[in-house]
Amino acid sequence: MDGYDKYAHEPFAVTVDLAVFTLRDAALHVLLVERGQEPYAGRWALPGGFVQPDESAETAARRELAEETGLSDVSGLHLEQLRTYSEPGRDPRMRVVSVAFAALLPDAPEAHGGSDAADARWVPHGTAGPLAFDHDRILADAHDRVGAKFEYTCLATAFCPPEFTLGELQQVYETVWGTELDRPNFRRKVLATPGFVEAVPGAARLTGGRGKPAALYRAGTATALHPPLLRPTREGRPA
Amino acid sequence: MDGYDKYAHEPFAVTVDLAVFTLRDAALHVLLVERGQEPYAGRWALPGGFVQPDESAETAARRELAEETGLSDVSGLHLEQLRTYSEPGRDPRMRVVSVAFAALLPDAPEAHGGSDAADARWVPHGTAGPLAFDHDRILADAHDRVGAKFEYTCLATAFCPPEFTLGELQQVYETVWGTELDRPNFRRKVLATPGFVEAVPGAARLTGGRGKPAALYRAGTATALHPPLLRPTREGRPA
DNA sequence: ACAAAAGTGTTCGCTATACACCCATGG
DNA sequence: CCATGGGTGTATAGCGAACACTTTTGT
Repeated sequence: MDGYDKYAHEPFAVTVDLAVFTLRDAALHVLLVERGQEPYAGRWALPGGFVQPDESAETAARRELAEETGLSDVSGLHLEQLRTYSEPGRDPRMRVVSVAFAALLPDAPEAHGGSDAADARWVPHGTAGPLAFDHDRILADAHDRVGAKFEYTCLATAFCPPEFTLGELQQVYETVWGTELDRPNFRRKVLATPGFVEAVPGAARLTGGRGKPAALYRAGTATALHPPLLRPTREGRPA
Repeated sequence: MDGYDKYAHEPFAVTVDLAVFTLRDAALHVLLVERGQEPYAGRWALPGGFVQPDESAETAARRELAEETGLSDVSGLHLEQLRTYSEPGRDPRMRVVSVAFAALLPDAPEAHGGSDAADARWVPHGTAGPLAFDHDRILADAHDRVGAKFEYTCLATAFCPPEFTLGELQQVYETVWGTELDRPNFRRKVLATPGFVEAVPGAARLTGGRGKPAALYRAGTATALHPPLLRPTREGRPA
């Protein structure tokens, strides 16, 4: 923790990378950008970029997302630090340490390229070919983390619009986990957790065009889930 | 992700900070170093230091720990990335981005100062006065994370010597969580989780000087706990 | 004989699961 | 009147908390 000479060492670049998820047509999508320059020109990658001298990684993440993908309304964006990837050689040009984030967006406006990115697009999760740098791994880590966090936090409401039905919330869980849930039991669990959701009095909305109109709910104030909402037990679950 | 000029921006320094925990006399201790230089000269801080150009943050963490605290045997050390602290102004000298780690050590050899550190010492958790920089917060975050991870991972065995009794493992949980657990139930839960611990055939050891000798166990191969070992429910647990 | 610590057995209440059933709406 | 999705009720199995009890050692 000494060394006042700022230029004594080979400089590090500090960047942010974002794995931004959203739901479109009941399928999980990821936001990717097409690289305009070498290395990996023409390949798809996670949006991200350099942290400026006066910002934190979190601030940089929000700024880069807006710049590169044209998403103007990032107010509803849930940002969560994932981990930092620091292996030498991650970037062939120079030493780059990247702080990765997982992010959730409720309704996804169309994205378009900007600044460094030739193009930006929502891609169904799993269909993306090999990404630039170590972004495949970052994306996989982010997906794992989001799935795990769904069990013991209220994170799922970050995928929902301001007012939503319990059926919609259940679909969020089912899509992210890739499993089916029992509707009556899901209902009870959610409503039994104080602060998870709060009812919008009197409001109701048709969902599938048919059927009984569903009551509307807002995200509650709670952030943790006690007891947790465990996904159906598949025995040999990986670490 | 462009910008080939390595010196175009004000350089960032990348450091690691470690919150290393151990158990001494059934109390949780943290490893701290006394700063020899300004800023915060004479104040206690978490061990850590600059990442070198050719190492990852994980490698740097192990190296700095050995250098600063004289702990030679860091083979049994469990390292876990916590998060990265990147707020501008964390360090009054320059822009420092720090990758923080939580670490667990089974039996703690005495520590002594080295390289940058005037002194290094194991301090009972909670008794440390205000630390340098934002290290109070990092330490608190690390403690929260370790406590939470105890619930759904086998992490607790990282606090134990190679062979240990179930009573010792239980004490680890009780110390870290600050609660008491029911011995018969704890036993059953641990033994019911495949791969958590494996019995050492025939081995037994006296623990408290008196009483029946306890059977010995080794850490198993499992890393995750299903079902989790939840700490006693205190209702309004913070996020 | 007693204290202390390990280990076993058993009861009881809760909750998660599974599934049957009723309600409201559009075609 | 039927299909579709929302919402309520209920029986049952399994698990976890609580606690009584046995075993083995040192003093």
